Amino acid sequence: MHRVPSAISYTINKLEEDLGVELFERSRHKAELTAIGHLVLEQGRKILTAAEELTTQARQAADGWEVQLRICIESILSCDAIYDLIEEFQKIQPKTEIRLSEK
Amino acid sequence: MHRVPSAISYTINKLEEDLGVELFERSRHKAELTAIGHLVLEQGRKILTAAEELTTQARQAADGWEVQLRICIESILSCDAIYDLIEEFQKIQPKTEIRLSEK
DNA sequence: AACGTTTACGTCACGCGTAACTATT
DNA sequence: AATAGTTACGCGTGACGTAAACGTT
Repeated sequence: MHRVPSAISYTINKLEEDLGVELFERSRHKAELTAIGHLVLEQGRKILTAAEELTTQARQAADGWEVQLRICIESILSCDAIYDLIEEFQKIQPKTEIRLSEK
Repeated sequence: MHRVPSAISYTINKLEEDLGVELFERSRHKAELTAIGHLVLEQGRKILTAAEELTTQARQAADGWEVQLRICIESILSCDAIYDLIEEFQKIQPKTEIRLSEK
């Protein structure tokens, strides 16, 4: 997955052209991200992460497991049993996200 | 942007293969989305929307406008002037999202 | 027969790497 | 001289459309 400089240059130029937006400040020697460049980078990373999470979620679900497990308990009292259960569950299915909320 | 059936078939197959997940139930004549297929479709749409929003945000920002404008006002009293201002602002820059919060 | 989908195949564009070049420190 | 970036160029592959085949209703 290592990309050679010219490939990066090409990709950046194309992206800038497609967007019609300057992503890098090239007045100096070392090119630096513009303000918009930072915006695109940050948000772009979030989008990529979301995409990656989606693929892992899809694959997990294909294995027959739910993606999330939302547990809502009424009382704060005697949660110990539940914590134990969660612990046990995580051992056999560590990939499933558990969201625990009280009240 | 219209894609021919075979192109769609190709794309779907590749996606399923890359994910290692069945997205369509093909036992019947008309192919139908599996449960995971629905998940991928819904989440995928969200991701695409986010990507599109990012490009419009980038282009807007390039035009010299902030993407969001967050206004926080102290008192609930006499907000009318602000509402008028917002109304005026929206006329000249309808693309900028305004988030108004009180207290 | 009509519809929905897949398979086979040829084509073209796009993204990449190699290599050479330019400019800044 | 070394570093950072771009430009020129050729190549491979991957996504597409055309066309044909297949299976279901």
